[in-house]
Amino acid sequence: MDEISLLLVDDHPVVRNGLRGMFESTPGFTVLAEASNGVEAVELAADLDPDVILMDLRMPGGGGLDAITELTRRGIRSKVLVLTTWDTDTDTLPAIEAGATGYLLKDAPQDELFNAVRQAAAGRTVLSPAVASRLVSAVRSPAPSPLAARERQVLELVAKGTSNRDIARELFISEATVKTHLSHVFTKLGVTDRAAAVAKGYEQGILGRD
Amino acid sequence: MDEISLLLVDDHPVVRNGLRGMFESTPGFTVLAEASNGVEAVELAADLDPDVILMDLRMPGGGGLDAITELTRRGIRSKVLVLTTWDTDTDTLPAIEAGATGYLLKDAPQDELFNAVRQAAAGRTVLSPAVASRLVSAVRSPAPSPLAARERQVLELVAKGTSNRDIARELFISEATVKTHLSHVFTKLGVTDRAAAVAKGYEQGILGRD
DNA sequence: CCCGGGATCAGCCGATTGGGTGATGTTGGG
DNA sequence: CCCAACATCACCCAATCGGCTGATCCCGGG
Repeated sequence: MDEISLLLVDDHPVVRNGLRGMFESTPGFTVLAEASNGVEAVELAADLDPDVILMDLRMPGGGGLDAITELTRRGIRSKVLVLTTWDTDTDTLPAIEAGATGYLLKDAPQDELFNAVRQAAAGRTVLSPAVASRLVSAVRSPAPSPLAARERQVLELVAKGTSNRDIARELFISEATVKTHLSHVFTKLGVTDRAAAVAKGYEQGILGRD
Repeated sequence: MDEISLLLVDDHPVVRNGLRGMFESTPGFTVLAEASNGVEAVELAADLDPDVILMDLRMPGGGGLDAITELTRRGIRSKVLVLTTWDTDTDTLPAIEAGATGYLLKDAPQDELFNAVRQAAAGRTVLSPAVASRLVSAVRSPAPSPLAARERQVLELVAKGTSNRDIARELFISEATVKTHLSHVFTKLGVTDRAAAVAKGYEQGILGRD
């Protein structure tokens, strides 16, 4: 098999360095370039046409998700392997939907990483066991129905300690409507009170991203 | 100056590799060993007596904080430099109180890292600018007093949607006591209802770490 | 030895919440 | 063209919540 060319994308110099070191000292891989954010990554990918792009999702200035979406939109042939530090559940599915070929956690052993890159280069999907099991459980459950726009707004205000009455004022709707929205939120999140709803909101990443 | 001996502690092979590469290819540093968790770190530190320990805080099996506490307790002379991925505010102060000499974010440039290690070896405190500013603001404000043990328990149950009555049952205390605890939680977190308290709990890292 | 903070409990009371039932208008997709 | 989902609103009612005042017990530090 030919050498596999790589593009490393991560905002941490340390991590880029580590990856570069690992791949350069292993035959069969070439690191073409590094990028520290999504925008840069897209440009470099378009220029250099790497076989595989190793990408962190969480990056300041041009998130990884947007980058993947953009790469897919442009029809770039590079396979994207998401290599993230912690698995947040929230990110996995969107990333894969956006076009990522694989999803690995950074604490994977080196062999697994090398293997994953080879698999990715060959176009096969690679998932960390942890991620894989999450996926199946995500599919298994009917639909973690995300909240409707209005419902999310209400939940956000609830998280700030706003009373139904004040939420109504703030959103220019009646208190009755607020209660209706909240009821729906409760149902969708599988809880029965606002405190638990807020907790679920954070767990599921609906809340918390300032 | 003599060579500075290092112990690297991080659960991610990639990160350890990256750090090792960086320090080994720079004169003046020697990497004595690597550890992937806190317990291992303490043992190796006791054995090898490194000048500086570069340590990640969040690790499965033997958290970094405990490791630092243990090192301090044992009177080990190694300086601990906390090198963490994301700054969560919650961890900084405890880490420094526990005996860490410095606190750096992983996205710091290499120069800064090298410099920080040298400073740490010399016994000086080094803080990422971001961390430093947090510290001053933390000191500036009287005391965001963390919750008492019991109060945290109550808050956790609240986040699960448990009613005061049921919390009382679960903790074998009276409903009145639950209400008292909650009142204190509200005061300490600066909120007025349980939903907002849960939100603050997540924001401040009191909740959310399964 | 006294003080403060944590943990425990009581009773009162008004405000807020959450559930149930029902209804209307809009919109987007099949 | 109709249905599902969203967004809007009303009314009722019991349960829960949050604030207030006041009290006891224990522990560790000054």
